[in-house]
Amino acid sequence: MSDRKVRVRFAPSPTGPLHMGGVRTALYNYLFAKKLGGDFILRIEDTDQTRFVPGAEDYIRESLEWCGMVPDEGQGYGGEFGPYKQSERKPMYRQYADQLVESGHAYYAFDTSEELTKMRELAKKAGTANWQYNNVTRSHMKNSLTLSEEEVNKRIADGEAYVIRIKLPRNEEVKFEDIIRGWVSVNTNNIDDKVLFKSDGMPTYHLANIVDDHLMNISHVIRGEEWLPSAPLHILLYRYFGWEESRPQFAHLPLLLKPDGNGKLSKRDGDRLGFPVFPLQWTNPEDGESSSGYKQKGFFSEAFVNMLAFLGWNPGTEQEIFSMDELIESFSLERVNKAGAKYDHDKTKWYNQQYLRAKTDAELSDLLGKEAAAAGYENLDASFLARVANLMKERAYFIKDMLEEGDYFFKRPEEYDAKTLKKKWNVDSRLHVEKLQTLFGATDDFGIENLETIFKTYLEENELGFGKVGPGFRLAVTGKGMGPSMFEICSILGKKETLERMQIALDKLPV
RNA sequence: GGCCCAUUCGUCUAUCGGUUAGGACGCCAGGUUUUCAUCCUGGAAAGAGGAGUUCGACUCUCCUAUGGGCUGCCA
Repeated sequence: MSDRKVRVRFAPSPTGPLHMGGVRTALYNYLFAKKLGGDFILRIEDTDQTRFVPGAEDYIRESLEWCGMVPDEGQGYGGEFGPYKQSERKPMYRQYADQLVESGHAYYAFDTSEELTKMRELAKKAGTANWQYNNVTRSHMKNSLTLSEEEVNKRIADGEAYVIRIKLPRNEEVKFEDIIRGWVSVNTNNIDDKVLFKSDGMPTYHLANIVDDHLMNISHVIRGEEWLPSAPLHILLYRYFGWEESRPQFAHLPLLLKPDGNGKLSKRDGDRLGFPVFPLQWTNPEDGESSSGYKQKGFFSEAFVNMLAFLGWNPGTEQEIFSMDELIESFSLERVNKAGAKYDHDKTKWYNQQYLRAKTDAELSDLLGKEAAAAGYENLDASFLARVANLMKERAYFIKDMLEEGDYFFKRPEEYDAKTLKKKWNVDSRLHVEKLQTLFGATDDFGIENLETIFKTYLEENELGFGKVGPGFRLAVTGKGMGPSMFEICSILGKKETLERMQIALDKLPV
């Protein structure tokens, strides 16, 4: 067991866009595999044909790739254990269900969904909270345990619909050791006879999962906590198939919770609180409704991944910024927390800010250029972009902040900040702008230091405070009441542009 | 209702029997800054409750409370 090759799988079902909780599950699988030199496999679990959503499968791959988690094998990536999509593996499952029937661990059941629903409703009315198809009730139902062999064969021959259910033993403790949670124990009396094989010829999750994990030689199953209650059932299946020797180890991850209140993070919470719950933007093919994604919101995938990694795991040191390689190096399932973690969007933004600052001016220049081009400002000079980025990066969380807060680098002011205009623009400030226009016009050195010297000399000679001249000057050139150093701004804009803007302001802003 | 899992500052978390219970986000205050942001300094802020075990429990055990998950021919 210990020297077995590590092979983990991420097995989402393509019922919609992968949400961030799913991405985190994938991430922990990926980190674990890479840390141990193992394989990370993508398997598509589409056994429920009624919930298929077009585009979801591609979305899953695109999301994983955006995050830098490229599967070693799996659906869309090839590999020796294919196919990696359960609907394409359909012919393989029946024999395993039959094997269980033959060994007495499963049976045919002819009760229809409608009958079962009715049964549950009746039980509810009678005051029983929950009716289950289990080792007690099955003796009153229509199945191969209650019907004669003849009857069963006849029904099957007549084409009557049936399912195959697992036959759970009575009053048996099923125990297993979860890597994250330790020993977990459940009595079989509390589990129902789950359907393994559906009447539509497809296996349920429970069967397909165990069969595929076995056939694909999966060494560790790392999945969400919502699977913990059915883990004992899975343990039993491995036992009944005689696969206990090669049974994968389980690790059940804590859930991602909504920021306020309690409960699992859902799409609605994102809409309500204003943050994405999906890595990439997604448009529902049914109604055309679209949901925002971290990528489109301007998050760096490294920041997104770093944040997700820390939601439920930490390295035990005080370092918080980790590249994917560093995460791989430090990761261990033993340090994954047991309790659910609430998502904190402020922290996510903080991570993005950290990654933004860590980028070089050249990288920033490139990124800003693309963002600017998308906004209609094309073919900008790289050194100009680099200077803007360098100046704006300390006050930005996203690349687009530079573009929005520093819009004056890309276009002349179209309007002037009303508050500053009202409070700071008067006969005096107008005069100062005129004077500065003359003084700046007289120099050809538009370096930051020279501009500052000229400005300060003007202040000194006229015994003026910065506050008397600065705001009006800023307003004239940028249209704003706040921002970074005016000398740097003017230096970047250049002499001609700066002077023209001052003139425009003087023309447009009478007192 | 039943079963399972969980419980340290508002949030993410460190602590693996002995600590002034540490860090980060956010928040507050002060400083730097012409302004805003950044940055720097400081501050408020936590072991759900109750029993044990122990010389000593946040840490181990049990009970209670609270929260979550599951309870489908969904995954």
